[in-house]
Amino acid sequence: MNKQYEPSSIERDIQSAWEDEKKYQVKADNREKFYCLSMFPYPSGKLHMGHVRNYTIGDVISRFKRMNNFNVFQPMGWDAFGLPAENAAIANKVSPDEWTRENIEHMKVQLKSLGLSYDWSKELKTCDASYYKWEQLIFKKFADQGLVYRKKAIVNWDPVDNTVLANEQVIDGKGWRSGAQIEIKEIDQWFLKITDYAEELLTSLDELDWPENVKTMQRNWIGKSSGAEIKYQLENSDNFLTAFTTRPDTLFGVSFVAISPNHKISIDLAKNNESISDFLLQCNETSAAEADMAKAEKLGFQTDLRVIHPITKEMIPVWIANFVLLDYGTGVVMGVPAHDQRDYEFAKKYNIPINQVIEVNKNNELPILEKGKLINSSQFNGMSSDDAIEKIKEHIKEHQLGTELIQFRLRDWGISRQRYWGCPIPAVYEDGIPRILEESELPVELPKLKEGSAPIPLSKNQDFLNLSSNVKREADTFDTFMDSSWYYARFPSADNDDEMFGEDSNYWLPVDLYIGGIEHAILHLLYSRFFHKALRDMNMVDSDEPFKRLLTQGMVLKDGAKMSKSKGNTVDPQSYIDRYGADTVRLYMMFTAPPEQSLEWSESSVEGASRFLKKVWNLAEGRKYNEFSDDFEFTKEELALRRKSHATLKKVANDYEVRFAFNTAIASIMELLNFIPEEFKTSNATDAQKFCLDEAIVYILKMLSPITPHITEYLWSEFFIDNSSVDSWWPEFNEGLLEVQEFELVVQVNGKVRGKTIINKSFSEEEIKLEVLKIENVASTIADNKIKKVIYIKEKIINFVI
RNA sequence: GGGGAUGUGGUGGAACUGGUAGACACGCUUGGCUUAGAACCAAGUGCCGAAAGGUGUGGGGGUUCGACUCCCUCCAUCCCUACCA
Repeated sequence: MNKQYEPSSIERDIQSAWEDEKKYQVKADNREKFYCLSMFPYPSGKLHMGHVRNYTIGDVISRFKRMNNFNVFQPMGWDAFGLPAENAAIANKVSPDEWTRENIEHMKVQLKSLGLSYDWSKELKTCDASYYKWEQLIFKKFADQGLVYRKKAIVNWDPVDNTVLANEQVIDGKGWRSGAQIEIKEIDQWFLKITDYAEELLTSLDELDWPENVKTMQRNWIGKSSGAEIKYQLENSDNFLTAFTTRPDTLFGVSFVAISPNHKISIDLAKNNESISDFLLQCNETSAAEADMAKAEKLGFQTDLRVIHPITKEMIPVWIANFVLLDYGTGVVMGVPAHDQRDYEFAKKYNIPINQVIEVNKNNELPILEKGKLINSSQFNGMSSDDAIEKIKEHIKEHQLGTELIQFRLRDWGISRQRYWGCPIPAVYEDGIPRILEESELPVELPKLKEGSAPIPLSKNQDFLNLSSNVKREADTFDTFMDSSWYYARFPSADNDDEMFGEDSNYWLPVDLYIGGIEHAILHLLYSRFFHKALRDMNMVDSDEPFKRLLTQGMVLKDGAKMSKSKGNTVDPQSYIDRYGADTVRLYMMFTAPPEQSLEWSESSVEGASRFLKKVWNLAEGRKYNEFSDDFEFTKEELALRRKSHATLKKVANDYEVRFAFNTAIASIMELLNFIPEEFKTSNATDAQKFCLDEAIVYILKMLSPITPHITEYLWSEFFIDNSSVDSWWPEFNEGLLEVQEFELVVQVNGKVRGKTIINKSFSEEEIKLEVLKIENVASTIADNKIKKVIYIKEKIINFVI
């Protein structure tokens, strides 16, 4: 053994060499391009294990692609606006700007120490005006396309702090700082018409090379459903309440109609009725988050209003119910207790009649949610649900009682946030009338804060707000999802101040592989897809989808729980990088679980990764490549090693490229290393043995280099005298070497393994059968029993059924 | 409440298309080396059993010659739920 493996100095030297030669700065060329993007981080201050995992995955794939002669672009930047900066500012009296920029500097050093092959010349920060000025322009362009409008929307209101709270700032219905019972409040906000793209967002999912579960989540989120809008005339009035239903076949079972507490009618009724206004206040004592609303007790209040059933003309009571959402459809639902779980529970609680109108064969316990045969439905009796849906739709259309309708669950995107640390919404109010600013009036820069002062919302910043006596600026900032909805397109042009998307964006888009946490499966990815399609329709990008392929990684857990500061179970990656080196941390991250799965952090496994790299070091360090040609007469043992080397190469390439299964790739490289016979490593080894060992070492270094680029580069440069880089090419395996004359056959009796044997490939099925019946254990198990059936699966298994 | 996942030894995980369950590691046990330890090396290691053998992939049921894999059902955990990012 010559030298000791000392990762820190090796990694430092190699990283600075990369930096000096600008190795990962790329330009368009005539190779095939590969844009590999990992979700950019929120600069929280320190890198956490989730980042390390995410970015190592992206880097491994980028490096593998580069070795396979792709022109690879892998950028990195900062999702720099957001709530934590404001919280930190309040807690520590630092400006969000200062805090964020310091965090970025620190995290950048950490990322660099991991040896990630980023093109830092295209770094971007969403909090820079050079970035968000384009975002303001996109907003203006969206407005020109008719994709922007204003409407009221509900927010969490903290009546003590007099501020709007994010959902995560509401804990058990109370404001996290004030502890006050929060209220739902409606305020005017800007919206983007993502629903204009609902149909395309749904259908084009089919062509994406994305994980099926993510596509399913998006499909369900968009939630296309066909049904009917049915009009219920209010008693003694010309007005109607309109309710959407996917089950017009249950129309005869309607026994109440429920409206949202925020519905105009509810609010009007409350004006002259104290118990209704009390009830509405009660309904508003909940967080605006869907999960909280769904968990809240179902509350109802029966009004004096009644509506007329469109067919039976019976009078139906109108209730106000807290489970009816205003932003959802029409804010009115028709209650069919016999055939809807929630309506059933509501009717039971308030003694509302439950009228069964659907019958099924097996079970007639209410509520019956599935389709069946109609009963108690006058002329529609006896029809199947599916027929009745069509007939009832026809009937209501004919009698102008409603319309057939395709409805989406997807709602328009409210983008107004009542916060300081975000991109100012480029609008003004002239005598109270909103106007989106023209391109020539942009950008609207976020006003700087005095050092050491807590952030004040723009709504209280009079210098910023008041342009003249009758012209005020918009005080809200954009949802930070706006910032991350188009950054992937900006990256290639990040250093271009004259164009939003220059030629570089054209060349690199779309993203070939996007890697990030599964928690972004819906919102971020859907918003980005919407942006991309809207940009495409303005000829600003020329593809239909932003991310061709998607890899969603699972979370890093400790003690079975998500690492979080509040649980006190965080593990700081930096201390491990310092102690073991980046290569070990990267190797551990890739070895210990497949990317999609959540990963349980374990200290001792890091030791294992480190141990393996030491073995690789001890194998290759100090050795020089022998310039042999391969015209040896190989022994069986030598051939076996060669076969193992080539088989491993084949498997690893497939694991990297197709399966993203880095853990099994590493496992097979470990197997190869373990497979090398000891005598091949000694000085007495024959030339043929040296040749086989050299081949194995070349492959091991090559295969490991995407994961552990530093140690492999160092060993490679010692192994070869020719100054080439370990990552300059990917080897090709020899298919011919993989062919074997024999295979191992598993012999089963009644599905239980009773023996294994080596069979020559030239044997026929009949010969194999005779051969395996000679195996003692097989013969004794079958004994005198009659063989009823023989199942032979080629070169795998033979099963005797007795 | 709704949507999406996951569940395999003491631990992380493997088994890719219904065909040998537990690859590869960690840990542990025994032995070697060592004044001792660390490191390293060798052997062993799902469970029950002395062995033969039996049994085993969250629980229960089903399909099949054969099920971690497909179907039904139940349980547990995690992610998202439109203002955390």
